[in-house]
Amino acid sequence: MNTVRMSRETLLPALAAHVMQNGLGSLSLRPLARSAGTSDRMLIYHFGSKERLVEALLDFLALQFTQALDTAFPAQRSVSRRACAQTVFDITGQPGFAPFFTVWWDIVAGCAAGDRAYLDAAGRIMDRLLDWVVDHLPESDPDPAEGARAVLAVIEGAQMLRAVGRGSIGQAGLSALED
Amino acid sequence: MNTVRMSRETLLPALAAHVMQNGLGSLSLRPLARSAGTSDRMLIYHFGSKERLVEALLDFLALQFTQALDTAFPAQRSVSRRACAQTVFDITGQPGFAPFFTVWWDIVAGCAAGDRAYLDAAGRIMDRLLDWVVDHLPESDPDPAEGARAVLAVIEGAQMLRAVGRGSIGQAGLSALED
DNA sequence: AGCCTTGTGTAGCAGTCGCTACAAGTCAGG
DNA sequence: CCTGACTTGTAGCGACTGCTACACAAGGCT
Repeated sequence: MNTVRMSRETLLPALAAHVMQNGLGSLSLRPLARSAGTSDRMLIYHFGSKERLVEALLDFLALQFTQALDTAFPAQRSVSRRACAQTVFDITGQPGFAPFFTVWWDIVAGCAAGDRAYLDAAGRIMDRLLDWVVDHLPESDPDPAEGARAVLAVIEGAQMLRAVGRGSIGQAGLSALED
Repeated sequence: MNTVRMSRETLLPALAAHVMQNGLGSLSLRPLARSAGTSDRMLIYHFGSKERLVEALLDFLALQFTQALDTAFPAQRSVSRRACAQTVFDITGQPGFAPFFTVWWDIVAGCAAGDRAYLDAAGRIMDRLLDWVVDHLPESDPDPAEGARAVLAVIEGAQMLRAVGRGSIGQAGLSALED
């Protein structure tokens, strides 16, 4: 039985996987550690405190999300703002994305509760997403920066509505965008 | 010292006030009871369990929100879909609404985590909000039902973006709607 | 009067929380 | 081989969690 040396870096993927399955809101060290093959004792050792562990986790998740975005989404530009939003809405509606949204809405809740680390991470994710939308708007778009903000707002609203079981409203809401 | 007889009904306003200040995610009985002038013992006595207490609380909050909506918002119809969304966005951005959103994003997070009671409450709130938007669209609107879904999606997206510190994106996103 | 339902205080249970003290193991460099 | 830094296991602390057992008081009922 040879024990594998662990560090923040080797630990983070397993920790992130656990959080994607169980959410951030009810995160506690002992189950988290168990699912990563270590102990709460070692998590504190490596990260210093739960707070700093969550910080590192948010960084990691933000990176992982942007990567998932680039790999899961078609590279070419959409034919319209509405088509762009529809593509994002459809793909993020696939079951594989559910774990990410579990975490995402926990992050938003943390933001609303005033947590600074959550605010930073969420803001970074939204900025990155905004950039992604800009790059996927049709080249003919008259104002890509403005268009991307419109698309992003509609997408996020639709996703929230889907999260609360009103996906049909969200889907219909995409029609707010020019086709 | 005459003790006031308490019931679910007399308790709920105080409980709701506490939750609006402290959120639902980290709710625990003892502080909740203290701020309502009673004991955890009595909360369990009146509601049976924490789970059923939260259910009652969600009902109460949903009702309270729809009432706040009707009183805080101008009664007349807007001049356009965009104007309607802008009105809701502006008014819900006032500080007095912050406590409600603290709770709201906790509810959404609970929905994403699969909680049935949260899903029911959130769905009811969204349906009610949708009705409200229908009633506040201009009479000239060609398709109020469709228009309301579009308006609602944009509003919610904008509110989420505001929650994560990107209100400017949300504000710009309102332009997705026809003026 | 006796009883029974309803409400309430006190105390505590078993479990979890983040975190820490202490001891011991591994391993590289001298 | 010795030493000192890094890593890890065991055990536990004090605080908190939802919830409950028990006693008791007040008030309406027969």
